[in-house]
Amino acid sequence: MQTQKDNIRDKILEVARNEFLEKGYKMVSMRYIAKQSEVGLSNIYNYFRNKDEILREVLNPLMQALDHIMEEHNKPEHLSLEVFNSEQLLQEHIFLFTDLIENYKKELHLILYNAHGSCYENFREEYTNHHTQMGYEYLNKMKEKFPAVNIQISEFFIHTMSSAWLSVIGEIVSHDLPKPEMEQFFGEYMTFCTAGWKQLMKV
Amino acid sequence: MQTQKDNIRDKILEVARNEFLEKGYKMVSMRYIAKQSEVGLSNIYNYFRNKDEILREVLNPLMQALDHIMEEHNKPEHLSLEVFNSEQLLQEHIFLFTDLIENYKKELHLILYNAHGSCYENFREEYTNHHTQMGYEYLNKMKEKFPAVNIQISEFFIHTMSSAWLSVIGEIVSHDLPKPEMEQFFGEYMTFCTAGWKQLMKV
Amino acid sequence: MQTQKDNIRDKILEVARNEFLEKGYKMVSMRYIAKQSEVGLSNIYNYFRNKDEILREVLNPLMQALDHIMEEHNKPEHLSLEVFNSEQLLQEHIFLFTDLIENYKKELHLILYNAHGSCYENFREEYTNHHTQMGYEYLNKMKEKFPAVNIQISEFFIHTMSSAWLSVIGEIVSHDLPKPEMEQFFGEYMTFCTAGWKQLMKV
Amino acid sequence: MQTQKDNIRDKILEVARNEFLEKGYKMVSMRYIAKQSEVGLSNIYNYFRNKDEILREVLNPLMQALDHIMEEHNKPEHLSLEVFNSEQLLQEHIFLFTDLIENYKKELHLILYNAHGSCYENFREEYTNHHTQMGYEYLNKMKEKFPAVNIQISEFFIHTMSSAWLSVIGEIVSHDLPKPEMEQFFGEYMTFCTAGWKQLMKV
DNA sequence: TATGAATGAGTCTTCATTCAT
DNA sequence: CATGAATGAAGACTCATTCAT
Repeated sequence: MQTQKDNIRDKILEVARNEFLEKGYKMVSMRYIAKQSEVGLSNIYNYFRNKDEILREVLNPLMQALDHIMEEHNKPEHLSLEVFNSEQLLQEHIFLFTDLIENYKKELHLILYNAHGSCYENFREEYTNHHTQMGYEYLNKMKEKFPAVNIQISEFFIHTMSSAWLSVIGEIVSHDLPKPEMEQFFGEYMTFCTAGWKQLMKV
Repeated sequence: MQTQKDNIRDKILEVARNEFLEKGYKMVSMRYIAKQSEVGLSNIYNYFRNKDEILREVLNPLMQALDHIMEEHNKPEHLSLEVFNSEQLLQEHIFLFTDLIENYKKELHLILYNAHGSCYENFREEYTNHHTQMGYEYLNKMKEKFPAVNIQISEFFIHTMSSAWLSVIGEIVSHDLPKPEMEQFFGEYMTFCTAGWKQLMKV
Repeated sequence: MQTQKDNIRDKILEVARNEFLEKGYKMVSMRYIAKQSEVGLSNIYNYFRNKDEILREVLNPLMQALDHIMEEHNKPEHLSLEVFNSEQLLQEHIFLFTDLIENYKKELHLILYNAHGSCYENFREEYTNHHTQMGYEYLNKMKEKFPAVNIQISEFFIHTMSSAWLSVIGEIVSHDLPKPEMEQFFGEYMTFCTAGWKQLMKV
Repeated sequence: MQTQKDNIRDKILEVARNEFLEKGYKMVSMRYIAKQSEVGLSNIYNYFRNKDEILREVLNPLMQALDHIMEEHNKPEHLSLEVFNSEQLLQEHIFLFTDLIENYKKELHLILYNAHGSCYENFREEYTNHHTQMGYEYLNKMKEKFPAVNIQISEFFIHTMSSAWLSVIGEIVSHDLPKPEMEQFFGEYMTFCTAGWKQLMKV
């Protein structure tokens, strides 16, 4: 017998992941997950409290990776900017997310587009807020170090940039953009944004 | 007591609009709309063919406004660029959308965030594609007029900018941004994007 | 204005007849009849007590024609058989029904196949019973006149022949059999049945 | 208290069978079946995909029996007619159907009279066509073997005989005819039809 | 007469979750 | 651990009929 004890849990998760991704959280019923994973419907509840928990488990690796990125960004050494360069923030960001996208394409698509009805249905908004706050703090740090810099930028603009960034991620995973195109795109994106930020910050 | 025809129709529409906005198309049941608008459930079907039609009716003014914007953009005089200026496209765009947002805040929020399960569930994607195509054509027109311009820009980048633009709209209506803040923001946004495009197009 | 007062009633009836025929009594809603006949839904109830009454009205001519046939059959002169001939009963029957079919093709189809849910849903059964009784009486009359005739025929057989006769009618109207084919068929049918009856009655 | 699986399934089927028979497929609601079989409405859907499937299950044995009869008829040995006798076809037919009726009285009634709205609503027509085709082929085989035989018989006549045959079946099951009466009847029926066919085929 | 609005019970079906074994 | 059975509320939508004007 190939499938043993804990494999059941994994099978459920795998099926759920694929089905959630394809059809969206709301459109996949527990019945269907049970059938696809060849597990008794009610048995699922021995492994997961409820449907939502399955999604949480499915998205757990992604969430941890996102937390990891956050931590990286908040490390003090990243804040000591020896040379002022708005490019740096972007560069880092992009670098961190390139891997993320590579590893969690499916999960990202799921959480960005198909989590309606779950506990992650507001993920986009929440993450954008988080991201905005980080950007805001970064700007302030910058101002401290380089007082000449203009940071008379509305919080909403930063918020919007954060939101747009999620859109970018979303589009990449949506279109399953191959790595070369992705890198070309990120080049363009960086050129675009760096010029934009420099202009805004009047550097 | 028989209420005048249009009162009830409007009441249903208003209730639906608010409820759809708040909870999303899928999560609002006909039963609930009926209860909320104090109309017999089956009576709703004397006014609307089905749930989807209510949404369509709610979003009809917005859709027409969007069509109007499209037409404006496709008018030939908009394509004859006397002075090369990537700012122009943006300026126009923003100008057209400022009104749109002012008039259709709720509807925009509804179609962008809460139309899952309805005939508009792919609106974001469809509109983005439309927008992308328009941007692409614009670039080619530019190249014809000003051969020095660089248009070696991936289609995906344009697509992403279109998507990001919808995110911007979404954030504005989401946060119910007051007009002054909106105008400040658009100033920043234009500064940012203009610098970005100029850099990319190597002008 | 072409359509006046009583034409409304007729229009409703015409629409109902066609729709009932095409889709069956149950599948045609009052709403639809109203829409098709360009009459307000509730106005229909000024002309007809209910849906069933519309059907009754539609089928009224047919029912009267059937009654007429009955009467013809019960006239005493038809019972005085100068020459014994089982062909005679059939001949008459067929003759009477040929016209009926010609005039009430649609109505016959309706009452035989599409009256489910109406007051005529048991028409087939009821008419068969009637027909059976007539056949039975005829046989007895025969026996009185020609004691040599065998009438040791189960009532059920007569019943079945009556039922089969309705099937025949049903098939003819179902297939909209043109008159020449109909006459050929009736020829075959008579040959077949006459031989059958003669054999059974041991004449 | 948990009843054994099959008990409930069977109970639902039995209730459905009886109710369908009595009131017709369309007029029996799932709610009613649930109430009658003392099963939660939604629980029914743990046993059957939908209403139609219940009917299919109910009629499954009958359908298989009918298929079986078809196969019997198509066996080559049945086509080699050693002695010409139109009686043979009938005899066989009747023999096969006697059992069928005995075993599937209720189901036959259901499919013939009360399947409106289900996947079997055209059964009568479909079976008649099938039957007609079989009859037609039989006649041709006859002609090959016995060229003297007249087969200038309209297809419609055969069709009608097939239809009438279903009527006969219908009447038998409708009246719940006891076996002795049934056998007497079939005797009469055979006498009648044999004489008829012989006359028609000019033998 | 004519109408649009209203009614209320009805249709089949789906869902996530829990129960009893 | 595992299961099939059970639950109860909810989903959109339809219907013949009646009401008020």
